Amino acid sequence: MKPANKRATISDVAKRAGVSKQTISRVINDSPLVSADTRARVQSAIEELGYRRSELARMLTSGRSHTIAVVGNTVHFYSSESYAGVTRFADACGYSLIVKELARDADYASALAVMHSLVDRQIDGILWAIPECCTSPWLLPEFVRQINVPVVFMNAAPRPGLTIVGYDNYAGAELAMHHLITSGRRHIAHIAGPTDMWIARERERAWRECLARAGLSHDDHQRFQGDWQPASGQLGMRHFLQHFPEVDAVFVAGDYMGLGAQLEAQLQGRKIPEDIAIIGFGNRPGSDFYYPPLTTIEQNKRYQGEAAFAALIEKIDAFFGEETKNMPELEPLVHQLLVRASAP
Amino acid sequence: MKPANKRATISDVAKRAGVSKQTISRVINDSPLVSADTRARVQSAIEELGYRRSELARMLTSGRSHTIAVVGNTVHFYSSESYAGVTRFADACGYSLIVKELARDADYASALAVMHSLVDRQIDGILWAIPECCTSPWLLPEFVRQINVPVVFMNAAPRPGLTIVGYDNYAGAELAMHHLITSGRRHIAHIAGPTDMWIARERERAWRECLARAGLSHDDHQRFQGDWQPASGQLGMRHFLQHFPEVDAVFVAGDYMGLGAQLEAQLQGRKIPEDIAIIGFGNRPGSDFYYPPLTTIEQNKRYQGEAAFAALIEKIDAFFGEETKNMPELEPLVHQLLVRASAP
DNA sequence: CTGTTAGCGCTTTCAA
DNA sequence: TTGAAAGCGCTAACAG
Repeated sequence: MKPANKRATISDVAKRAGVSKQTISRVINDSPLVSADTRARVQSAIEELGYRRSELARMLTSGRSHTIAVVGNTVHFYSSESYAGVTRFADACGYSLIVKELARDADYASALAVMHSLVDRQIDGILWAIPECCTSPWLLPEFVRQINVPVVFMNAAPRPGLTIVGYDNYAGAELAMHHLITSGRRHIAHIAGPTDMWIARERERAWRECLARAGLSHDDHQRFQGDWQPASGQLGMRHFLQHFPEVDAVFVAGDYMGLGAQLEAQLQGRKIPEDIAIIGFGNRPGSDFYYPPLTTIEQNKRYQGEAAFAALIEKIDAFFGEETKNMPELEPLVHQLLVRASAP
Repeated sequence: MKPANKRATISDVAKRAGVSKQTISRVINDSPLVSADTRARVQSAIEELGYRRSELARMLTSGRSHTIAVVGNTVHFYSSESYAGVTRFADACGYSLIVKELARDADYASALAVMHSLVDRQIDGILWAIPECCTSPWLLPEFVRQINVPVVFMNAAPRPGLTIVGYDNYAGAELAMHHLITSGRRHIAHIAGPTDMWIARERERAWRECLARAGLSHDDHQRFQGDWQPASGQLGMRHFLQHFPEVDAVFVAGDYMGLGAQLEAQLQGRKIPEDIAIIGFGNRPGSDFYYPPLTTIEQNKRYQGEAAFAALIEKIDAFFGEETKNMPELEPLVHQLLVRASAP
């Protein structure tokens, strides 16, 4: 059962204006091949009928939907800022977003189902925004081969043939480690993110390698396995205070875990940064108001979203042989250490 | 220019299986009016060709898109959890989501443009998820009259004729105030959210009325105008310590501002909760790891998203005369005070 | 400049 | 049980 008050169609307008459908089409597409007179008649017919073009029909005939799909995983809010960057750019150049959630540890079949459901709707491209996890079946060559629309992945290890946009986690973590080491810390622990995640492994690798290069210890008891949640940060700090009492600094793979680590340190009467310096990662909103304000690495998530979108549009334009207008300028990636009270 | 390798269509399958298009349609729609024999032949033709039904064409003919639009405003991440509730339910009953961002203070024309762009794509309904703001043109009767698809609004003052899903902010704030008053606090300040927002006004109203009922003061210098950001919470606390020195408790309209308020109190050497008790609102993720952990009101945003989605589907089902299956059970709304260290 | 004729890929009649 | 024809609302290709 369809709703009663149907929308006016191009035919209704044509009838009313006494011209052919095609002329209507020309008018609503700003074709120059219409006389001013006719155009005016059509325009008023359009207004009288409250006519609006069906984008759906247009997509069907044109083969373009000006819609991209964002496949994400918001459980831990990883992508909210990055997502804001995507929407900003998408709005600017007239693209709509259809979003799909997929578990980070989704299996091949689920990923395939999501991909297909998207392509079935004629989306122009896919922004696969789930950071690489060890399983990440969507990064497998046999999977990618089945995606016959432009696609850009976010935050994964480089792979030949794939377009991947992401942050250089190793370089960011180096900034953090360099700061701790040059400010004289000698017993630097690490609370790591889940090791199945590429971004977490990169940060940990930088921790380990920086310590090695500086001739400092990086034993197992200096490392704690976290899961991005503050509770795990708290456990990590508790672990270090007990098993690595000489600890004088902690590099935490994520600000949110840093929140928990700081809480535990305070509860145990340690002074930050006098007794223990703490550096987080990501400049999570609010980290500048933690107690004490958390020194961290600005990760520029918004830029990531914008850059990924821009890269996708470039592929789409190439794919369809058109050119998207109004793409905003990409602001430069700011890659920096934000020094705050927790590690001056 | 269209891409080269076109997808197989229903006609291709028909040709290959040696039957009519209609029969293919019957098979892919699980019609019982197909012989087992034919069905098998069609099935294998489908597989051989890797055929997938075009959802776009289906939407056009059926008049349904099984897609709803979510109009939101993620700038301050208000809705991320609530949004997770929407996606969960949408996935479960086979709905896709197309999201649009709109400034909280968008004018009538912009709101109309967004609404139209959505309806032009044949979305089945709209979830207008921007909390009411004084301008909120989309809540105006003349606006609503133009939306000829099912629509549900979130977090707005009740209005006859509109379906609105939201949290009872007044009741929640009462819980907070009751806790402070019964635990003996007598000089209770308030850091308010933006007064153009309905949810902020409700919380403030509860603060004022609870104080009045308890015979306590609620003068202007006991109130500070915040903007949800922690910086404003910090300013608020600074203001009270200077202009309302007898303050022994602060009810903060949002946890995020509470973070800033706590920081300032610590910096000025005040003990929380001994000197000043603090209660936030919303149980923002991480508030249980603030220093000290923040007593707050659980607002159940996830439930809000789920309930709003369920309400919308109900309207859509009525509108189209169908019935959606697989809707998950709505878990009950948990409406509670979470007592933590900042206000035991 | 304008109209006619075909589709886009599917569903919905109505016959057979 | 199957098929033919018409149409969803629009655009593209070709005539005039």
